[in-house]
Amino acid sequence: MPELPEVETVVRELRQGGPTRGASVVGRTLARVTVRWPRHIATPSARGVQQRLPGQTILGLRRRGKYLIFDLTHDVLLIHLKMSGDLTVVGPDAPPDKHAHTVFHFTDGSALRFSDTRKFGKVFVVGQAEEIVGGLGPEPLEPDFTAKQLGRMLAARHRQLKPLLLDQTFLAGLGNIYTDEALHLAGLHPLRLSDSLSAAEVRTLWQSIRRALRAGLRHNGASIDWVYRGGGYQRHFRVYGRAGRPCLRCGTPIRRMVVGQRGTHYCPTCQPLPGK
DNA sequence: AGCGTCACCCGGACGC
DNA sequence: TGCGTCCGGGTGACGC
Repeated sequence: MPELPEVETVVRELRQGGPTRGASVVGRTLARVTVRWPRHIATPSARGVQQRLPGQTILGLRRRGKYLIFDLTHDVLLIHLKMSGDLTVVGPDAPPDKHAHTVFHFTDGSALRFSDTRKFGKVFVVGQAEEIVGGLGPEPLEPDFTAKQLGRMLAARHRQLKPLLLDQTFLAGLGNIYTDEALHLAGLHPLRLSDSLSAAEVRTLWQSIRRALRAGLRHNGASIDWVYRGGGYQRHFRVYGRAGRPCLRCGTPIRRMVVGQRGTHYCPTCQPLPGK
């Protein structure tokens, strides 16, 4: 369930090298691409990817929303991990991984594996990254994303906070977990309407979104950990997945409701809904 | 415009 | 133990 902090962690480790993902991929040149699950490739096609990528070098790596963006010599490779995807750099003699549905082989014998147990992830090869990420909302952690801007965005809509914050065209990078966490930090009910917030509430929400994301970054995204990465699954969550357990701030049992087909966790005391 | 619903997947949790 | 069933998660498509 990688959200912004988890994707950012993958980007950092693939760029600089890291303990769980191997050495940097920047500078490596693609030799061939193995596609075992053609539907992994969103565009142009498995064959298209296999024809276009060989010979191109990874010049750089960045993130936009939940997308990883590999800048290549001629094209741009984008990967969306969805919930269960992960990327690792392996050597020539690495043991096989039955969930590595797409593998990018480099000329030096190493490879970048896209493992994805649930097969929801997507690979895109396009000329310009904007073709895929052009419609995304602002980056919540960018310095130019201000409380004032968020206030204008919220006021321009008439929607419940939870589904609106999950909407990647509204704001890029928040998923189900950090949205619940941010709303709890802000003391705002998930069903509050976006144009009903006071200026003070907008500012608190802005702060809370950034605080929740930065907390995730500090833990290298380990606050979430991938579902299928063994071990810990350590939780630093205040509400997510804690239904029935006491709110860490006031002790009231955390509630779970479904909003737009999404499990939504909140404290009925700290996050009151006016008029109820 | 906004909302609801479905489809896509499969490991894990749960019930028997 | 094994078997069946359901759930969840991000997103896009579709209908109202």
